[in-house]
Amino acid sequence: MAKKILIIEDELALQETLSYNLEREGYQVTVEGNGAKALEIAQEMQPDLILMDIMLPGLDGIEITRILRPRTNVPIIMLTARDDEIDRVLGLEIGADDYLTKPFSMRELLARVKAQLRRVRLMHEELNSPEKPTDTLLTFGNLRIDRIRHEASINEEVMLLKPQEYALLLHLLEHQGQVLSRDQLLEQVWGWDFRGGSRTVDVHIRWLREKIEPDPSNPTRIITVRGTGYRFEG
Amino acid sequence: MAKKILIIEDELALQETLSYNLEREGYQVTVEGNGAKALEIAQEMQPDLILMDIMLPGLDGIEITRILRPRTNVPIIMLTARDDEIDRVLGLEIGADDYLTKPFSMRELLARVKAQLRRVRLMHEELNSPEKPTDTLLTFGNLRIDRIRHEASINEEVMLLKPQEYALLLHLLEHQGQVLSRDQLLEQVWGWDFRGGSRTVDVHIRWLREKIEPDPSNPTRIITVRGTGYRFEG
DNA sequence: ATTGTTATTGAAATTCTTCTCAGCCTCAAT
DNA sequence: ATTGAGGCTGAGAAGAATTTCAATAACAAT
Repeated sequence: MAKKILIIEDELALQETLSYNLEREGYQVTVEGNGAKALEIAQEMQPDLILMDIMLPGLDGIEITRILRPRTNVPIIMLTARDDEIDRVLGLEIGADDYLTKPFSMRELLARVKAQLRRVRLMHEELNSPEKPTDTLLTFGNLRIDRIRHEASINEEVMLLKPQEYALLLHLLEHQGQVLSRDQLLEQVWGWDFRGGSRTVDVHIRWLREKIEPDPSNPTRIITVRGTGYRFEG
Repeated sequence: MAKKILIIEDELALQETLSYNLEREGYQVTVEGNGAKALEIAQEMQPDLILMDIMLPGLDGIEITRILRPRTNVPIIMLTARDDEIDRVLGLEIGADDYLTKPFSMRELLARVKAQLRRVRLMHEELNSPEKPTDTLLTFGNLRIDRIRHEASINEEVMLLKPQEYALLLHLLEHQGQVLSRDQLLEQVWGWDFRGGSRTVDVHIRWLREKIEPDPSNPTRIITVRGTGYRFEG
């Protein structure tokens, strides 16, 4: 499920850059420029992470954090315009989890966001399930896919898959037994913003069949479900 | 068991920030603002790490370190208000293990704390288990890297690696078989605060290939995984 | 300050991937 | 057997990602 991020930032240009880049990474983004309103929204939407400018109209970032922190421990990343603002932030004990001084690179921002979300996830896992067998290896018959190596093999023989083929095969394997429509596949493998036609799926299916089916024209693993889509048989 | 950390800091606001964040990470924290008292406490509680401001009432951080160091080798991280204080610290050659200049981010501080604790743990392990060849020596085929000597060799022939090349190769070896994205590499090898673009990775990969691949243009060890990143094959 | 080394960047060249199209094929309903 | 909808196929154009190169910047040592 997509993580929700609340951006509290009044500068329009930055709003756009941030939301554009975060959405591109698959986050569900909400933006608010006014401090007081943002506080309301934060309480209501229960974001997984907050990205907040310190300087804000209405209610500044420090105030917001102070109010929010006792009620939730959502990670908060502060954006500051100048180094000396950090002094102020650090000096006052507010519970922000990380800081970025403008200008910062998107890469850096995304890395920090990811790090915070990971931190929370790890804490959760520690609390809830001490052990979690990493399903890095998916095996179906003589077919195997290794997510860490990013590699698929058939009879221990590695297949040379193109990136999109790999993505598609992985998705099929993960949803083994389910019929998936072309539209579903386009959305889930290609991405919501893919603008192409659905014949594209056919073509990629065919390429996969050529690689994993003994007789690609009479498929036994990637089954066509007429009028509906495709299904992978384990 | 939770690691014990002693914070020696007189500024109230910073006391709170530090203890809040360290406790949240699971450390057991003690705070003291007065230098003389802190010295007593330090001897008594046997902390696993000391975080200390240089400027202190009673007895300053430098004095405390001087007194403490001969009796224990607990890691000491110094907090300094200005860069030029660091000069002074370094000039005096007192036995602190790391330094942070205010303002610093909590993230950075936590990272340094963890690093120091890890360092101590590793030293212990080294002392207690005399042989642990795999840790210091990584070998993959005719390629070998010696962490202690900070040196890589191919067919027993020492390679001349630039610092960043060494760091990258080491990281690849340590994660042999895993696909690592450019962003991961930037974050893990260059550091989370690197602001450059990811072309940098490509170029360093190429340099490495020139040094460890028989035919750098047809790599067999540092494999490109298109659309994803690179993978080192052992 | 000067010099030499190493790191980063941008851009062009290259290589590899994906998409599209148009015709053909198959299926299943008449 | 016919027909129309949906599915398959092959090839090439368009598009991306990676490699390579060269220039410049940052850094360290003298």
